[in-house]
Amino acid sequence: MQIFNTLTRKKEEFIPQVPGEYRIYVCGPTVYNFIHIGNARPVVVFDVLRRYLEYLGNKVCYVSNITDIDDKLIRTAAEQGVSMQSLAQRYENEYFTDLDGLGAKRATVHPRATEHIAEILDIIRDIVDKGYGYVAKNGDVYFRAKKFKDYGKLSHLVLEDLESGNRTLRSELAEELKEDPADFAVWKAAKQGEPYWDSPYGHGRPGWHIECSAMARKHLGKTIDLHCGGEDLIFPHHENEIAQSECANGCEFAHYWMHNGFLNIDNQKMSKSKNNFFTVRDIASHYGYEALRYFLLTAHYRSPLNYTPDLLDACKAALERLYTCRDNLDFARENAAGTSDALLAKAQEAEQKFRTAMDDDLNTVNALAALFDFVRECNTLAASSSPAALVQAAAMFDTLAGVLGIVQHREKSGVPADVTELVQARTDAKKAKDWARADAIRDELAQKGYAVEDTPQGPKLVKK
RNA sequence: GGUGCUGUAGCCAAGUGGUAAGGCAGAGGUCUGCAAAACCUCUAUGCGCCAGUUCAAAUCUGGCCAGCACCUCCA
Repeated sequence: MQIFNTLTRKKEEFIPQVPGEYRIYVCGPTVYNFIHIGNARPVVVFDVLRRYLEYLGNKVCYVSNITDIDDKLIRTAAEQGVSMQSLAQRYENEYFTDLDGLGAKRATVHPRATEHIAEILDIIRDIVDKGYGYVAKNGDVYFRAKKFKDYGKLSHLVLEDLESGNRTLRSELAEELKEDPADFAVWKAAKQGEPYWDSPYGHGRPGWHIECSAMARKHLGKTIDLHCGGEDLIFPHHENEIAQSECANGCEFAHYWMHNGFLNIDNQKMSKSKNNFFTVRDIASHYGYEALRYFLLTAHYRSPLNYTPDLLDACKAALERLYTCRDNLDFARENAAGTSDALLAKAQEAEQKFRTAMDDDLNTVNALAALFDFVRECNTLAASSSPAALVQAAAMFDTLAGVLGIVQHREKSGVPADVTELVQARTDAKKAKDWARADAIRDELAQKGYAVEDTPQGPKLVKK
């Protein structure tokens, strides 16, 4: 498949170092609050990428970190009067609840920064030993950005331009601690009341960027295949990761970089100050997790995506069409006696179109179009199809929907005996043309949560 | 100031040179005791605006208009 590589700004064939094995690192959340729907975008998009690679028969080692030591965590914990550890643990749990709800597979490893202090100090030592890092007089350790000649290769920014064009860089960061304004912290000396660890530089804690460099190296090796995250992380976070890792390891950090576009509200970036902030939990309680997941797949992952409540309603309706189709396939297999195998060819066509779409830089929009084309064919041909064709069509449906991680919540529970009896009673009433009684039974079934639809093959129950 | 992105039907959104996918909403029809679901038909002579290149442009070039993002810890 081809993916758009931020490094080269071109679509490239996605080739792993070891054939059939992909090593992927995705920047995860800082666990100081519930995640918002913008955070959900990389979670879902890169989960789909992983599922697709696995569908193609590859092994994927997928690492997504948990940032559980950070300025925001320290500040929020202080405000709430709880320990940073308990705050982080709480919101890590909430994060996994949302992750599961969104249907994102658990990563191969979800490493926590605080459990990798030794690895972080190892990589800092490598950086300092090679002359790329230095200890400031207060015990901070900084990285010499300008010493790394490739600095800016990912964001395509030039340090000199940054400095001349950006006033804040000069005024606010002209601290005497740094040799140069462009330098960034890899280790921060402990301040009063903050969590800290022992280090060769005194008590302190890791900087933000260094944890990803350290955890990627530990769990995926010195050179990884793909590094992913939101587009806002390109600079400075990912640029700094590259600088740290490539200087410490002496080899390329990641061959490919993928970045998802923003999810906006009213065409504006979400932010707490603008009061246009939605958590995943909020949206899920109104529309369900699956509608949110579907929504995130309705635009190409690199495009901005604008959230409005109406769109989630439309997504629920679209999902409903998919569920109905899938039920139709089962119903036809159980009740119809067709002989046609025409659906088999349609299933092949659908898979072909689906793969063409996904191969082209994860075009989930066209992949969905392929699925909906297949839905129409299934609905049209179900009643005349052979049981074998219906089984295979259902399997193809499940495979394609499974790659996208949707239509995963079909009710498998059996129908209670009293409901079956009511359906039979209604059929009898209809035979006797007792429409009033038939409608009364239909109302009764509705109260029990079942809709009954009459088809040429007999009554069909739909659980609501 | 630097670096990028976006503008396609009522709404969302694919489509990077060959004559506008798909979903939602809407209209008509078929089926049905009535419904529901499904299916069929319809809904952009036009893709922000103006020029240009070409046999051919939503797609390439130039200009303009509008909106958005990043530029030191925000996915």
